[in-house]
Amino acid sequence: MDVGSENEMVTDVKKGPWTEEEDAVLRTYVETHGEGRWNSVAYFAGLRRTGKSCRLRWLNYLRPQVRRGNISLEEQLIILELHSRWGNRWSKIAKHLPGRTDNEIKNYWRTRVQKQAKQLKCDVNSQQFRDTMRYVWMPRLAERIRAAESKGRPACLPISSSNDPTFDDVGAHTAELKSDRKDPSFMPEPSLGISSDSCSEAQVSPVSGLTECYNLPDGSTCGLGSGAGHLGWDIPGQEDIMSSELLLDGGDSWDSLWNEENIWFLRQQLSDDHF
DNA sequence: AAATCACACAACCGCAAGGGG
DNA sequence: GCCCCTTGCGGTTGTGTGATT
Repeated sequence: MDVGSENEMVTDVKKGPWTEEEDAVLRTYVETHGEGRWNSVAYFAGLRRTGKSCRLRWLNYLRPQVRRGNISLEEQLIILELHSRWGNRWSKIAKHLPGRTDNEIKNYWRTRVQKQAKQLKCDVNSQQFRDTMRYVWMPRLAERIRAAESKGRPACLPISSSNDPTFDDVGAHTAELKSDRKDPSFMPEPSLGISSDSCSEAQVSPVSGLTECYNLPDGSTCGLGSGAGHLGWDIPGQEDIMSSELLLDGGDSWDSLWNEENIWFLRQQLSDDHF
């Protein structure tokens, strides 16, 4: 039976948040008849929703495989890594994070990562910000994962999203980075060569030279070692990181590290042409 | 206690690709 | 080749909630 177009089927479309009743109806229908033909789902299930809306609700919320809750450290690292390669290819990135939806990853990027760029008053697509992410945040994240594992805690332990320490204490590290770059022996990786508007497939993995890697589902690797190590410089305060009980607690202390002073300091580094 | 603000997440919208008739 | 429909994607907006004033 041809159920016609979306507009024909749903004349009085309901929008906004889904109710529990609607969720139950959709869940029951999809579990019985399977996914696909979303306009038909909306029609036959008696939902005053568009097919699009039903599909989105199912994929992002009702699907049994959907993992909810905070993004783990490892997931954060994968997101940063894959975004550096592919840019805003959220669905592609989501395929490497089982149970996570493109919408969730997109939201994570916007609320966490872009927030940091905003605080630093630099463009999220700028080379400076990419370098900060690549040389500071990602190595720190990797260190925290290793620290968690060495403590016998699962690396996938989620942290409080509001207290995410990933972006903490960047100023001090950036200062070190800057000083090390003045070292004649400093040999950075070739520039990613990413223009502000290009997020193409051709992007190069920023951690391709890391000493320790783990395998991504596509067979490529993602660094878990110190990203700075292969460049001949160390992340200062590493011992503190390794020994800190704050590491994965998501405590308030982390928030205090990402304070105005650090932001101001990092801005100075970012505004420096040498960086 | 009320108002305001900031944040995280859910949902919508427009567009493009792909497939079938 | 064209049209229509469905699906998927990325950008954007809306909403709920907790924190702050």
